[in-house]
Amino acid sequence: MKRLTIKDIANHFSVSISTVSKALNDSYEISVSTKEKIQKYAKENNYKPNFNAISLKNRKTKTIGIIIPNMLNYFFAQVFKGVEKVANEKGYKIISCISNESYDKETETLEMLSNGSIDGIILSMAEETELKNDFTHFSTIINEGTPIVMFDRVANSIDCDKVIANDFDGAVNAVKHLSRTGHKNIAFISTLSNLNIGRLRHQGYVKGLENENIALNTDLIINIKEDDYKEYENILTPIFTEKNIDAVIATDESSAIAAMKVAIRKGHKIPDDFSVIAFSNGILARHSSPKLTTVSQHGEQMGATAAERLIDKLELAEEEKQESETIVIKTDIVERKSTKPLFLN
Amino acid sequence: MKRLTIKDIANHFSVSISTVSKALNDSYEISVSTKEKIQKYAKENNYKPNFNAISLKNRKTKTIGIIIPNMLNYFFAQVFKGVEKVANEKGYKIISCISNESYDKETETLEMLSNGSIDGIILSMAEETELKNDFTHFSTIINEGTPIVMFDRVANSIDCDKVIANDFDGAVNAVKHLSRTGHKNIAFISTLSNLNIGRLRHQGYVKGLENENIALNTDLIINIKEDDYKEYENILTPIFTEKNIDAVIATDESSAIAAMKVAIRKGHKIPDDFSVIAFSNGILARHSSPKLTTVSQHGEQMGATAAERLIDKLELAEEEKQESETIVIKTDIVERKSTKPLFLN
DNA sequence: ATGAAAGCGCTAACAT
DNA sequence: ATGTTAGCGCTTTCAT
Repeated sequence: MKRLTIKDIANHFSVSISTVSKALNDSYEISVSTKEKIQKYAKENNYKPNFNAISLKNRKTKTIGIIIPNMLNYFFAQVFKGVEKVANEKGYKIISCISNESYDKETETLEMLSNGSIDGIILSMAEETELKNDFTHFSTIINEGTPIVMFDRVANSIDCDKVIANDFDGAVNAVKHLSRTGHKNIAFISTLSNLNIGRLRHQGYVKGLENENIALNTDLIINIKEDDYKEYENILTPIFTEKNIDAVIATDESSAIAAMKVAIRKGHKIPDDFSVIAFSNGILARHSSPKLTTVSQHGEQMGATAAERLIDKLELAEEEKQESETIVIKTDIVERKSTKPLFLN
Repeated sequence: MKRLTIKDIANHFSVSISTVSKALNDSYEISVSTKEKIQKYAKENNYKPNFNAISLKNRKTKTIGIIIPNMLNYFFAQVFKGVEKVANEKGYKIISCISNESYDKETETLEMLSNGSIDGIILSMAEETELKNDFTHFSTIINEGTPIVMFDRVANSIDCDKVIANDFDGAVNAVKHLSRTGHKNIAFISTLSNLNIGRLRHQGYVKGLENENIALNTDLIINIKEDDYKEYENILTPIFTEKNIDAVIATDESSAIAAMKVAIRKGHKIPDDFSVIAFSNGILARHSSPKLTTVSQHGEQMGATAAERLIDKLELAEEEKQESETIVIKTDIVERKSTKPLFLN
């Protein structure tokens, strides 16, 4: 059952292909009777306009590329879901690629996509790219006329739309919460110290302590490599013994859960004499015991926002191009069982 | 910076477009000197053959569609990763779509993809589709000449390649493990009773009991709706009180974790007098306390296998079409801390 | 109301 | 060694 083309239909009715094309597009030029019979025939025989032909003609593919560092990360999966939702609503397809945190893979992917496969790109850059601090592959694409919207891990020096979370404020608020519920010896556990978002959370932590008039004790800042996750407990155990710590802010769920386990093993009662807040997207947090209080990131909303922004830009007439914009999605503290309730006045 | 076409290059050197085309494809027909200058120029100016033009010409897009019921499910994310990996290696792009377990969305997606956007499709069907037992949308696509590879949730009545896990054996082995470590009152908690894979696990459970000469007690079969996950503990608590249960096999992680919490609350020691095994993909299992012993499903391998199979089929010459095949990926029991170690003789 | 023709970017069979 | 032409499936301008 070969797929039907406009030509086949034209042959079938012994009319020209342009008549068929117009009939299918409901042109006023075509008589009602021919329109009807052609449309009927097309429908019955499951005619679908060829995607590549139309894309070639229109110089538009109605598809957007998304590059994600790691699909097993729940946050990114949420973002993806948000992107998919609005893309779908607006009639766009998504070509999705995983960079695996690799600069080379990211570059190759960008290469591969920038041949007319897609109209625009949504991405969060690979860790390696952020470390390398080399963003020329991004500007190349943008200069070729393909808009990029970056989210979460964004390159400040690149002029494009961006969607980020207010990581800084999230950390400030976390400190405030812990302080106002009676904790003063608040440790900061970071698995993201080499990423900008990690730095922002760190700065928020420092600022938060300042706001609460708590002296900064750098001994309580614990940086761990992210891929060590099986080792988190071993790394934290001696530290929790040596230092006087009664609360933790962690940049991710895994290390927060490790911190809780170690604290419990040391005889602490959570949340009464030891509290934990983690930056998180929620899947582990909702299943840990006790359930984790989190600085929640609204990944789906970030994805939806990025997609809306990109599609707006794509569908805007050339003339009315707007400035690039950075949209900040706010974070919320979701109170669960690893912190004492906070009653703000 | 408009994108360069073959025509632009031809103009620049005042040669014909076919000369350029041949030069870029390194044809023997073209003199070395012209080939060199044209290739150099193309490279310097970042020429890339237009994707849609080539796809139109070749009637091949080198892209595959993947339809996944739910991207927030770790198992599906793993499958996706596996697909992405081999697709990427073989030079294929991926258009990914989420069905959200909806029959309508799945049908629309299939519609949208079957217009020449993709060469083949990998999918796991929506729960609604499985319940509805209506697979005509799949056969339509296949009849149009677009191959489908189904994974995990497959339609038996459809003639296409399939990749599944040996859910039945997984359950048999889980029962065996629990029985051989001293448990006789083994409950079966299912959140998937309306899916075929849920039925297979159930049957495996029954068979496993039979193998171990344990009488089947239907009181110990507990079916829960999947979307109730916040309620799992409440649902299980009275059951665990009324019935004499010393072990659990769960069809998913969340309910297994709930079961552990309830058991612990009832004063059971895990794994000594209460053991738990869950069908799972690993993310929660590795973070729960105690860590969950699982029947592990190798999602990435399933995805990779599905992609290999599809691409093989796509690249095979028409003549040598093979029969459809169902590939079974074996499951493994990964022992963690929710079961006693099993020393098989 | 219908059709012819050009063109989107590229390849390939067929001249020259 | 290089060029001409037709065609992939479709839209659109310009005849008729």
